[in-house]
Amino acid sequence: MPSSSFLADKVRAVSAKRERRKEARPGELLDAALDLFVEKGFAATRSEEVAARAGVSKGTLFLYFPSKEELFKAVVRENMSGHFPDWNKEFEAFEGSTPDMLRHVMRTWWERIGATRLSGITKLMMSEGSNFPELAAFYQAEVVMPGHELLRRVFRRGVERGEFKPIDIDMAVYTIVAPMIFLMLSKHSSNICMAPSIELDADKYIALQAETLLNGVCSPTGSGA
Amino acid sequence: MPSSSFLADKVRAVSAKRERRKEARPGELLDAALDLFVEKGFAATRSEEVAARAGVSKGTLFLYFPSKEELFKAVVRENMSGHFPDWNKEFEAFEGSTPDMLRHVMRTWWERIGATRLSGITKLMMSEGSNFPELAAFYQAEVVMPGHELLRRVFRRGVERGEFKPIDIDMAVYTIVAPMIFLMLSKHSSNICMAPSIELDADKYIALQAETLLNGVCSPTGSGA
Amino acid sequence: MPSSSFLADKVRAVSAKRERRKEARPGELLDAALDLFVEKGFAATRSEEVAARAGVSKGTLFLYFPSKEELFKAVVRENMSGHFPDWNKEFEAFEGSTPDMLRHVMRTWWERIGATRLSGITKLMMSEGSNFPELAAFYQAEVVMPGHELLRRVFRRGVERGEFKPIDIDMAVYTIVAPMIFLMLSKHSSNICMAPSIELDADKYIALQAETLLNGVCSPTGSGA
Amino acid sequence: MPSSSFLADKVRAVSAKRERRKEARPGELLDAALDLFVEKGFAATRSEEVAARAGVSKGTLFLYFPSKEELFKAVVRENMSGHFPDWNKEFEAFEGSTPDMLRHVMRTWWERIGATRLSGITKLMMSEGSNFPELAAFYQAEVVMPGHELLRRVFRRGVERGEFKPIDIDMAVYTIVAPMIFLMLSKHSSNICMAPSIELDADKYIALQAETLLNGVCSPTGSGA
DNA sequence: AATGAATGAGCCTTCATTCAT
DNA sequence: AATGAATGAAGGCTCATTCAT
Repeated sequence: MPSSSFLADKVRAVSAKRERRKEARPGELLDAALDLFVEKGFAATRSEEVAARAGVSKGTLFLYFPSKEELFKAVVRENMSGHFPDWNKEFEAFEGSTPDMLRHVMRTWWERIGATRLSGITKLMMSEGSNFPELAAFYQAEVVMPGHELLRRVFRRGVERGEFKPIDIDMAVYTIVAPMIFLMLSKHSSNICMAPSIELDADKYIALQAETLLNGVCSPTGSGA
Repeated sequence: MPSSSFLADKVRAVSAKRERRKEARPGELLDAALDLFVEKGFAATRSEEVAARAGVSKGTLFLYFPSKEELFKAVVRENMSGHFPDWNKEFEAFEGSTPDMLRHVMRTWWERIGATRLSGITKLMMSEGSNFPELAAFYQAEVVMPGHELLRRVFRRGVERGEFKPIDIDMAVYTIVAPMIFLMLSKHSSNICMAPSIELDADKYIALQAETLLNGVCSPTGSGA
Repeated sequence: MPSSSFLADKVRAVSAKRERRKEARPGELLDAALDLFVEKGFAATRSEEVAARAGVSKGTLFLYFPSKEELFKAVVRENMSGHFPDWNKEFEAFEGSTPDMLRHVMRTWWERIGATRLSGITKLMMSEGSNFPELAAFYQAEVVMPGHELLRRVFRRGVERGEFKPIDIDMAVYTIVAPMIFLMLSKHSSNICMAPSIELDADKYIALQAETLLNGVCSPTGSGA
Repeated sequence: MPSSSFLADKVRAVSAKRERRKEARPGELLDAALDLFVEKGFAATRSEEVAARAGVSKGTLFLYFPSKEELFKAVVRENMSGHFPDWNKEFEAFEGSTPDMLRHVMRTWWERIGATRLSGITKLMMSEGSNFPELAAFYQAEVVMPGHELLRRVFRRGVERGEFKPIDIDMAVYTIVAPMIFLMLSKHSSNICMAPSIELDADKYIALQAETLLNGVCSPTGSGA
């Protein structure tokens, strides 16, 4: 899970120590909601259960979030889309080679999203997105597009610095996204796609995918691999 | 979509002209159900809507299938699990090299399942399986296990004929299953995992995965790749 | 079960031997219906099951009886109310003493109704009568009132012949009816009112009730007991 | 009707004025449910109607009782089985002769159950028990068995104190239960078992049954009658 | 006369959301 | 701010009855 909480940060500024409980409410609700959305999906998660897991009453949930859909959006903002400004800055400041940057991006993605509960959100959107068009549009706009844009910037940097060949950038983005998504889905559906006993080694898989990709995009004189 | 209908075949034998309506019912219902399950998922598909799409009333659906869960199972049987006997025979009769057989299996899988509405069933099970344990168990027993067994037989053949190295067969099976599942999911969630404009070229992707796999499993003297 | 079938009698008059099957329909349906009404009650008996037990289709049932209520009425007519003319004649012809007649009435009631499936109809009416007012009214008019009238005639005979004291006849009728009903209910509800192992000896109980009653109503010079 | 309410008692302890509504709910619902179960039977009572009679909406009923069956069980517990501890104590403290105790038990039974709406529950179980096996088992365990045990204790006391002959106690219990059940059923079906104008005098009937029974079980030197 | 496919009103139960306290 | 009682629309399933063949 990402280290800081947006909503909580705002509230915390106004708070004193003894009131920690009250101000923690939204954060506790978001945390409980994330757990349950990941565990059961959007439709099958009951508002009351979210409230109960956060230790508050049903009414309180609706005090902070006007609907289940808004609760979901807040979960996504808190844990994913809200972090893009930071992530963008972080990668703008990257100083190494672009192949190294690409490796770093993929590892970071796995650490912050793939390996955490958040991978369940990706799975959820792929499964239930079509039943909740507004959520799908929100997720597309606030997560998918910024994420792809971040990746595009990496490839553009590589091309501009002469490290990458003049590739089709959208296609290249997809070549990263596809195996990452695949890895995240595997985590949440091992009973359907593989023998229960087998667990994929994500780090190796990612490293392999990265090198395969770099092999294809690096210019002959580049510092890839 | 598979070419012949099990239920319909049985009923058809008894039919006359004026009864075309009656005997077509189960097939029409299964067809409507498949459409809706794929479009909306299991929980979000309403019985009445299935009936309406098949042109009958709510009650009629329950005349043929005693519950929504049984309807789903019938859809799976009709379109997937019911075909394993044929598919098994088909592959037992395969006469080419095992690498070619593997390529053939993957292409066939894509043609008969992945590229059709049926890929939606796989997606459905991955997203809703945990909310409907009985369905999950049914799907696991009637689709996942026979499918894996079919693949295992291919690998065993390769090993026995000296075309493949003495590999970990379960792991090898998974190496096929994983990208196929990913491809199927992508079809149903293209807006989530990639830019809306980009469509994955399934055939190329499958071919690539096949060659990558063969590269790893073929014995040095084998005819792979 | 009473020996002859009214409906069947009418139909039989027109019938030939080889058509026995067709003409037996109504009787078979009534027989199946009686079984099921007794076993499950009126509301819980499904039309289809009646038809199935009679070996015909659902539609055929409604061909003979326009509704479930009419089917029930037909069952009652066939097995109970329809026999009152005969029973009345039978008792008008009785030649012994009135105390003997009373004993005979009670024994006969038990043999023909109480000891047979028909006691279940009495239980059914007591349980479900209030939910089906039309059936209750029908039963009241066609069974209860004629039955009470038959008993009243016995008491009137006793009084007129000087065998009985000038008693309150309605009250006397009730003194017979109560234990008979009680006995019939016991048969169908042994799990509720008594230990499953204990079974009441109906004949002794009836004899006892008869003598107790006669003890109270016989005039001092009467030939009771 | 029993004098105090179990559920209500517990809730009342926590209550304030404005909450009178809330705490009264379970009691109101149980009361409405008892009315309707007695009036229409279990199957024919619609959840919504229970709610409406209690002045709440359909959903509210399920807030307090998770299903119609549980509602019924709660009605039985509140009004019948929940009182056995008190009743047992009450009779353990009885100090008179055992024949008097038996007369008292029967009168009390009539006052607290037979003469109240609760006799309708007995009727309901006799008619619908076989259609709802779980309810039947519950009633058997929580009402029938404790009730019979109470009666058995009375007879054992009589035998131990030398007031009764060494009788078959199970048989004796049945000799009490049977006429009580009959009386209760009569109340709810007077149009079936007797002329509408005649109403059975329960007290006299009970007294008569008691003396008849005592006549049979009292030891020659006993203080019966 | 017989069939059995088809209907649709009716009932239990769930759950997101509201609102008086 | 917090509660949790209350609501009511929605959905799965049943079954008496109809009707085309």
